[in-house]
Amino acid sequence: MMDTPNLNRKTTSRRVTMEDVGRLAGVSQVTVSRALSDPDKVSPKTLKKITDAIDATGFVPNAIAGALASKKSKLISALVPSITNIVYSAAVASFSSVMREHGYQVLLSETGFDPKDEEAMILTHLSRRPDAVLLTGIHHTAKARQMLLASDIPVVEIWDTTETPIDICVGFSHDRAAVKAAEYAFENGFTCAATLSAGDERALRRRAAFESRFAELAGAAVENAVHCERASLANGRDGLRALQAQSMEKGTFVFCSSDVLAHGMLIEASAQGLKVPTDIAIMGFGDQEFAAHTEPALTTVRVDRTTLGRSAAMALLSRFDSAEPIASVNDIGFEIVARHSA
Amino acid sequence: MMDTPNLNRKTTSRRVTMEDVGRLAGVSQVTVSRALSDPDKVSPKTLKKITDAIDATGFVPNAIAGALASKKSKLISALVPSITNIVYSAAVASFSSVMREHGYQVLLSETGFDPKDEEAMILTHLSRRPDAVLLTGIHHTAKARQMLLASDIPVVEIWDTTETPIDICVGFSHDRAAVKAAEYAFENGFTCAATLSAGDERALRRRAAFESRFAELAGAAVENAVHCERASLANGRDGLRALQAQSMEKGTFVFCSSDVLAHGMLIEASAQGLKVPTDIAIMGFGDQEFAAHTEPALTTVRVDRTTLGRSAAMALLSRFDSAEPIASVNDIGFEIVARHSA
DNA sequence: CTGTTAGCGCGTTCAT
DNA sequence: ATGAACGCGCTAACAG
Repeated sequence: MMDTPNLNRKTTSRRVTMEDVGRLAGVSQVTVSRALSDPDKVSPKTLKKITDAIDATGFVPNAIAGALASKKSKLISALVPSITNIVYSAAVASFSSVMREHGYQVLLSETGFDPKDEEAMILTHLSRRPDAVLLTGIHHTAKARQMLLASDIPVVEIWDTTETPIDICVGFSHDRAAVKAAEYAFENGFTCAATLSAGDERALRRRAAFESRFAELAGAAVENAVHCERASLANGRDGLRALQAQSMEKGTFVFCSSDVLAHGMLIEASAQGLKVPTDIAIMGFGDQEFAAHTEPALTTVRVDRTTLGRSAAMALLSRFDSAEPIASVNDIGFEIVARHSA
Repeated sequence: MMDTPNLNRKTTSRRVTMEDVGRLAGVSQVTVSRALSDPDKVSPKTLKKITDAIDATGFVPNAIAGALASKKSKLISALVPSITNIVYSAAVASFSSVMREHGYQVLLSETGFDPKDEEAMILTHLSRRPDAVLLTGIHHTAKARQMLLASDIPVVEIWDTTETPIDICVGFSHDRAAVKAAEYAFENGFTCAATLSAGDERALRRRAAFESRFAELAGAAVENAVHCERASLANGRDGLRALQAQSMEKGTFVFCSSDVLAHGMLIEASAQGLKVPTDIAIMGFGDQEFAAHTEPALTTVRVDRTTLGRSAAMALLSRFDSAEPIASVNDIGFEIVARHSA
């Protein structure tokens, strides 16, 4: 029934400007600008006239013009591999929340897991003249680093640590986390281990660190390893079957690169009538909400995504109001959560 | 070891402009602008000189200045209740992906579930002069609607349908979905039903529609209903206990407002040794990935989030290049997925 | 094919 | 406490 809900479209009326507001209030454009940015610098009487004029006209400040004039966009660009992955979205959510409280908006984009795509997006983002950039991980193309450096704005790299960040990094050591996992396995009597990993760089790095540390402790290489494109329950189930096809020993400890993969494997194990953790032990990574509720409850590595996002925001904010050096590498740590699956 | 990775900070060097590029290439600033926006209008020779100059200087276009001059920001603002909820982030991801292919970037913000907060954010977003706005749901404050209308840009409301959208809407009927769920329950022989619902407006609307239709069919009101703040496994588990505290009959059909709540209830039922669906039948909403993998597999209502996002993007795009009326209400439908939990 | 001239709507400086 | 003038870096006409 299309009752033309958009009547007032098509009118050629220019958007209202500070000039218009000022005219109505009987003051100049600058005074309107002041009234908005620094009300104390305007007399109470004119302030009132101005706010009235704003209400009357429905004035909405033009942040684009403001940004061009002030060279401050109040925009932070954030690049994450995937926004549907709770692991990244939770960190971005807390980051955004803190930044917003300080008057910044976050322009978020998905990069996928390819540094080349990330590079292209960095260029697009930089053209919006963000006041800072947040990146995921510490691996970027040379050109990306160069553009970022040349842009001369703060950059935070999250989810990892390095001694040589572009500017600031906040995250944790994936190596150490995986090493701890290997030690956990060995200390709990496992003599045989396997890995199931997603294809992204950090997951692969954890896998490698786990395998190398476990081999060191057990005195034998980790023979069984499978990796898949992305973390999903289906890939977790398939992962177990793929491992079994490699003739994995009974009682093997499987280190998965994420809770979702581990959960999928748990489901497949249950479907096969396998006992966890005796027939097979399964460890996840991330400690997502469901991890405590699987059957059996999932042993995993906890990473505090909220803290991660908040720390990144705070690092940026402190950099904004002091050119002084702040901590450029921030380690938020991790924690092994021993439950019943491994 | 801090090898000062940020050497070229602090230099007072102005960012390079089209003017600079032009000077180096021996042409005027406009020609540089043309070379970038419409290479065909520039001779091959000067084009080459310009691209060389761009490489040499590391020029990054200033989209802010471009937007101010052209009155096109190539920015779409998107407001969703929560970005960590896969239900919203998946829709936004596909929306963003399509928009990006067409040269638009998406400025995403979380509104929570309060229309008042949404209103404030709409104002902030409009100040960036987006070329369009995407909103979640069809309930907004009067002032929000008015600002949107006055802004004179396309608006898409997603996740619901209405005969009177602000501009365009794409979603499905929550009423009809819940009615179908009630009919499914009744047709499968259930004579007693209950609901567990999160607190958001659409969830409550589904709950109401389910209860009213089921009561109509069964000839008796739905006695047991619980609702909670947000969807989480813990709230799903608590929800079952709360329902039991209301002395719910054995063999009751519970309609949950989301798969996550349903999953939590499934877990609690299992922990209590209840048989599903005989002791208690549980139905979810959303058909998230895990729904097919719970024990027993979750009966639910499927909503195609990817299609939702893509349709919203396409509706906008078609509106951009034709002021002509397009379909302003788009229904993407839903589907009852009968599995084993109900 | 290329350049000139005008803004876009603000913030910034400097007066008053 | 307020205003005038200028410029941010670019696109949009219009010339030539």
